[in-house]
This record gives sequence, C-alpha cells and structure tokens, in this order.
Amino acid sequence: MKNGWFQLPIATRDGQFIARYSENGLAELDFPSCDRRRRGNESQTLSLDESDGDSRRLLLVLAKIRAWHRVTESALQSILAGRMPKNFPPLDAAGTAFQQSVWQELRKIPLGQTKSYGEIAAKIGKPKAVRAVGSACGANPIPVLVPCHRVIAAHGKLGGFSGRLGWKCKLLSAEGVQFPD
DNA sequence: AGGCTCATGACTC
DNA sequence: GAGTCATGAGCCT
Repeated sequence: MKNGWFQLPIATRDGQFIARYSENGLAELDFPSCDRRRRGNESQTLSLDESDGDSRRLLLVLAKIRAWHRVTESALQSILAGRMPKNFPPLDAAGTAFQQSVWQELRKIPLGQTKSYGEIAAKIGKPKAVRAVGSACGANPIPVLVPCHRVIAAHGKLGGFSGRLGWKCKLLSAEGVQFPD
C-alpha cells in the first residue's frame, strides 16, 4: 500500500469492499475479492507510514478519515440498494487530466440512467475519443461511487467492465436499468 | 444478428 | 513509433 494511505473495509451483503484514503479524500475502492476465505479478524485495520512522527497531526487525519469513511459506507450501501446517496466523501482519484475529465463527467450521470462511450466523449469536447473514454473508465479507481458501470456501448449493448462483468449487470439491475439479454 | 474493417485519442513501453 | 484498448460506424452475408 502506498505511504500515508489508510485502508478500511466495508461489509455489504455482496461482500467486503476495501476503501483506501489519502489525506485528501477517498482514493480507491476495491470490489470484494473473489476468494471467499474469511480472516478471523473483522475489525477495522489501519496502516500508515509514520515516518514524519507528528502524532498530533496524525490524530487529526485519523478523525477526518473516520468521518469520511462513515459517509463512504453509507453512500456505497445506498447505491447497492439502488438509491441515490445523500452525501459523498471527498474524492481524490489519481489520474491524468483526460481521465479526470472523464470521471467528472461520469459523476453527472444520474442513478438509473446510462450513457454511451460516445456520449461521454462528446460531452468532454472530444467526440472522437471514444476508445480513450473506455480506457479511462477502466482506469477508474473508485468504481460504484464514480459510476463507470453506467457507461455502456452504443445501441444498448453492455460493453466491458474491469472487475467481473457480472458486477456491471448487478449494479445496473439494482438501479432498475433494463438492458438486452 | 453476427462478422469484418477502419478511423480514432490516450496511454504504455 | 508501434501496439493496446471497456468504441463506433459502415458495409457485408
């Protein structure tokens, strides 16, 4: 794990997600891993690099992240249940300028609606960059909250998904989206 | 409906 | 530069 990042699990009925935070907000969200083996310890784990030795600042950061994590948990549970979250944590996804512009556009897609890769490309002013949009979706470090699953191929086909494609179906179904097959 | 080609922008090596 | 993409449009059968 990267230096100075904090990792916290989120238990859902679909398995345990992993959230990772930088000092600026939620940086990554992982789907539950395929292997189902459970470690005995379900408690929250924190890890960090304490090289700066400033414990007072550390406590402040921890408090901040705990607060963010509560918001993240609630937002994730809401979306999995097909409801629009009331609040989002601050997001700190690392990416190129192009990727950032794509991810920002994804966040504007309302729950329960979909857009095509081409529509996203047009929205960010690069109507021909359709494949690049697909790649940027695949590079999205915060799935679900940054709704890359709401981007589908033209003419209603499903397109791809970096996790298991089943997750894309599951998330869209939870949001009430109908798609062929 | 399915298969093939080509244009295409961003990214990686 | 060449190769890789979570695409899309066009054109065939």
